[in-house]
Amino acid sequence: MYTMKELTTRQIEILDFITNYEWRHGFWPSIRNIQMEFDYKSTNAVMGHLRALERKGAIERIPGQARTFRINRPDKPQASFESEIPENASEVVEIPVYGAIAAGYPDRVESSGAVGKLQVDIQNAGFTNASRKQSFALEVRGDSMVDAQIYDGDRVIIEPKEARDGDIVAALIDGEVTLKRLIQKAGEPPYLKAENKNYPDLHPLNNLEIQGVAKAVVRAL
Amino acid sequence: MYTMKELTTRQIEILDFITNYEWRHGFWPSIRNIQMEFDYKSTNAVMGHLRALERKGAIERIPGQARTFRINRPDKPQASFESEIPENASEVVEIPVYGAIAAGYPDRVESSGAVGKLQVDIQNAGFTNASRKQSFALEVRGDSMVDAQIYDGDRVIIEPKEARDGDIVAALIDGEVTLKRLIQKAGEPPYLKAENKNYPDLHPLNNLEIQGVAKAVVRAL
DNA sequence: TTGACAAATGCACAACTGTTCACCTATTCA
DNA sequence: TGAATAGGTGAACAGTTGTGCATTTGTCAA
Repeated sequence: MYTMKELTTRQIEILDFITNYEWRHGFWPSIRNIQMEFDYKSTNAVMGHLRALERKGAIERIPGQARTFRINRPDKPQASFESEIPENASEVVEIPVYGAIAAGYPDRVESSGAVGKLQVDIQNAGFTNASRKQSFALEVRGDSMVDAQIYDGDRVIIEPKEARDGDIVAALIDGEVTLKRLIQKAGEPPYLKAENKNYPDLHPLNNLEIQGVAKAVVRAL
Repeated sequence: MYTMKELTTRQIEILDFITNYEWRHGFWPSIRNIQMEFDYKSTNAVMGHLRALERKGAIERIPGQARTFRINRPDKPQASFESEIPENASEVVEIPVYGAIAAGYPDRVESSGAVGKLQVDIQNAGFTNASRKQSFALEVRGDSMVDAQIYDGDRVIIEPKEARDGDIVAALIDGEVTLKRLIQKAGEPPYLKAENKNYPDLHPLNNLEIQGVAKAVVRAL
């Protein structure tokens, strides 16, 4: 997996946590943040792993300075601290892929952890610069959105934002997650519509919580 | 621009510096980093501005903790420290997006330079580790691949590699580029097949050069 | 004039945070 | 058996970093 030097399972766990922490919080963890995650009794357990990761080239840090990580991905041209990022670099979004979402009948999101990661640049997926870090992807299950060209196994990128009439949304309807088109006419209660005539409209019994608007679809061939 | 409360010029400068610093370094500046940039004699000059920015809702921070910023962009609903985001991550590829490819009748690739960038991780697009770096994306024009769920305006990610029978390929047929399914039976000359019955098969007159195999489709909604 | 506020100085302090030293337990490998 | 390495404990230390208090200057509006 890692073409640099081999990392141990523990080291990969640490590396994943750091990456993940940055994604969730927007800044890097302190050594004690990592310590707490792994229930270490000593900060030195973390230090050892960080030193190993640095020695193997997986990460870089600025000695003595707080929360200053840099992750070196295996096959990416390395961004070391000497060569800073050039001007022309276009901004890219990184999106975690969570489990499946039902495009058939409502279902629970199947996996709690992210399955993978997806990166799409802003121009190409029409992102609002703002919400990039909160965006996420879900794997589609079922065929209720086929008329909108969204198929079983596709991954939809969800941007958490206010939904408008006609948007395709990831919604929590009566406690279950589903991907449908939102119909929200003035003066009427909103409901969810499948893009497949074999599926009925979903009218929420109790509450309808929109988790986000689908901005893009990615499908592996 | 800023729909929150009005920021003073100085506050905007500070905010810009913070954003820019994060973009260049990958982590947030410390108060003293900011102090140096603006040649302040006291860290408290920075503190004042940060407090103002926080009061006006432009930024968020975690009290007492180092380099923990969060920028609140105007159009973004909110990303407060309470609502965190779930788990995990993996490996990623970066792909340039070139111009359009005809999925209708053959056409030339319309643009020479890269239009944008696209990043997809390996698990999600099934890449071969080796050829990742040469991969590229093309914008689809036409409707000849609709039966393979590839539509006008979609972007296909092409991996340059040996194509096999049944692969969807970007091909140079008699000097023009097109996206089609490759049919390559033993003992017969290969040809290209559209995934739309209104389009005829394409039998190369002179030569058929496969540029790569389509591995994924990305479509903005 | 007075009050409110942006902007900045100067300094001290405490908390956060990275780092080091000494020491321990396994496991692997020659 | 001994050396090397991954993994971990425990305590202490020092540099980084955020923060509070006191004070000054200038602008703008009531």
